[in-house]
Amino acid sequence: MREVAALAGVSLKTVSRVINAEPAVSSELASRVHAAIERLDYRHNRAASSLRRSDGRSAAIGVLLEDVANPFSSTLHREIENVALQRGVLVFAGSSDEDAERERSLIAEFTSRRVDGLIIVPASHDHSYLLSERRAGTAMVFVDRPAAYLDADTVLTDNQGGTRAGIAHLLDRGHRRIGYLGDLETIATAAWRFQGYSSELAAQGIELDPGLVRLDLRGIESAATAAAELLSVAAPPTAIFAGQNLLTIGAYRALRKLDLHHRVALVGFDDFLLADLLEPGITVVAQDPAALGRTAVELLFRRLDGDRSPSIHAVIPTRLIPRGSGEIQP
Amino acid sequence: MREVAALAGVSLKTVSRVINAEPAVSSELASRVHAAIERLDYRHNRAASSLRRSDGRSAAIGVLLEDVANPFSSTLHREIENVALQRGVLVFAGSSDEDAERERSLIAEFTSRRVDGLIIVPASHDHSYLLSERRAGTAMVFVDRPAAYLDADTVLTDNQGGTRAGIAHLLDRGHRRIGYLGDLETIATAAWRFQGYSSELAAQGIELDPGLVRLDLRGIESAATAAAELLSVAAPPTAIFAGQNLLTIGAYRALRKLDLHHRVALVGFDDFLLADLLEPGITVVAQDPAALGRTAVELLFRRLDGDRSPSIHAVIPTRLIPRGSGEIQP
DNA sequence: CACGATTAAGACAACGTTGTCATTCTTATA
DNA sequence: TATAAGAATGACAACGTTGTCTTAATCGTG
Repeated sequence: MREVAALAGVSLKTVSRVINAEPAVSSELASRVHAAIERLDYRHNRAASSLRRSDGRSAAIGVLLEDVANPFSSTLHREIENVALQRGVLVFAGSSDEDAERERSLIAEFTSRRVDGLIIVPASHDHSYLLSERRAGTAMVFVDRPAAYLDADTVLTDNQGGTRAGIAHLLDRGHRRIGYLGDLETIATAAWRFQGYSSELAAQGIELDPGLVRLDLRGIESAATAAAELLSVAAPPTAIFAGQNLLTIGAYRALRKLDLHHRVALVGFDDFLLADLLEPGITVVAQDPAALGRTAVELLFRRLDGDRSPSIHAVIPTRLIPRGSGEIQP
Repeated sequence: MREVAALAGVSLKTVSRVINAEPAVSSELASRVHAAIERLDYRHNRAASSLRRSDGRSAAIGVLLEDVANPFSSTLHREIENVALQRGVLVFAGSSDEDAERERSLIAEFTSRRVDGLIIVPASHDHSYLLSERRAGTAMVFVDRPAAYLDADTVLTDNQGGTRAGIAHLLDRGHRRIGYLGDLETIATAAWRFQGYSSELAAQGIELDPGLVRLDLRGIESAATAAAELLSVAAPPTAIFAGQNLLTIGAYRALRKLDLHHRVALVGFDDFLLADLLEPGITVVAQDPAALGRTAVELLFRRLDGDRSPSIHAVIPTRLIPRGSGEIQP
């Protein structure tokens, strides 16, 4: 910048003014400065800039996802990027892998780089460590799961309502023995979904049979094994509800292997690519990760723009998409 | 930091030394400093640190992908994150959407934040604008597609070889009329794949019928339409090779709709989730995005560690995975 | 016991910017 | 024509760190 100023024959401050498009610069000097910038191919140093600036903004936000490579997370990520980029804000992304320790260390890395805001899909169950960060002015929004021991903006899927709708869909078609495959119980969304299952059964006066429930499953393989077990008992379920993406795929694999995919109904929570091309198409309770991301990032920027109102808790509805597998009769 | 120094009763510099774990600090002072850091919950400001540091490292890299939400990109992204995080390096991610303008502006944002390195899946066809950046010491690696007008490290998939293997697989099974669906010709990988198709046909003495080729397709819908057209002519192909993920899915949709999915063979370039669960399973020439990402990030860090050897051009092999659709006989 | 070598700590400037305030030059008005 | 008001520019300090150099304290050796 010093060199630019020298070449243009102006002061440092004038160059700064030109770069930040401040009004009080004559057009003649401005063009001379621009020419010098061109000539020297000078690049503005935002780190130094935000260090000196009064608001201290870095024009970067941190996004903590479960895993940047999974479709749910990456859809969220993309929506966030879209809005952020429009405002010239860059996005740091990181994967927690459902590990509380990793969550903390990644967020520490984000904050040590002075991100303006954080969008967090939490893996830990205590976010009080973020209190001081919030006090320091960092905006933060929690997505998909609630913040614990911290009052903050949240954007959640209607997990319980969605699951109830899915279970009701099966009950309407006459199923009375509905198996349930659930993710790690420590994950809040998994717990809520299971609550949806329990409460919808209760609401319709059906007793929950613990023998039809398998929880704490992770990934396709364990779900396939669990589903196969459920189906091999004396009084097997006539329908299965899978509480997550990969569990649905695992259940479908098991059904195919046992050649039951046209006999036993299957409804999954969370849509996935190609669910419509399987045989039969898989009925799902679809989340809307794009809407989650959009809502979260808009909330974040509203805070960054100065909104100081009490915490907002947004809930994004689900949508049941019948494709065949959920319409099989008992 | 000033407050920490005051509370611990030491100088600024000593705090700095403790934070950077420099050796020449007595353990007593160090623990006093640590206590003060705890008490004030002080956060180190890396922006200021890297501003002052002689190497000027920001411990952040920029990753430019086609779209953070697509599986190929996000797998790459994840591999990069894994290696980077181990070294305390954070990752900025951005999506070019195949738009050269967007590529440039994202990279400008990255560099204005003084990233130490760039991993780029290029969308533009002239990277000479990066020359000055490279001269300034930013490491860079190009992935999946070559750099243009710039001599730089590159990691590519063996597009032509992979396609030739896929075509040979079909020819071996007796197909002589093989349709081809290709992505935008401006994308280098798409061009190489089409070359693979042409050259393998030529090598086996089969004349290329332009009526069996549809290029410049984008996305599932246009591929489905193109495939349906190919199949509706007087002498339709007995097999289809789809030069990309979504084109394969589009082709499969079309085959299903015409109830030809057990009659016409299909081989796709690039694997996708659930390809094995479709009916029939889809035979693919699988890329290895994880290996691409790993190789790229390792190359990048080698450069950051000071390797000044000439540019390296790595090629990652493909693997043909037979699942049924590619083994249908004419 | 004196001396040089080693170790631990601090003072100060500098990294590349921008906020604040002072200065100069115009322009409009009485 | 004198003067106030406003516009354009610059000088300088400061943002939160770390590199360099200096000083003070400790140690081992002949």
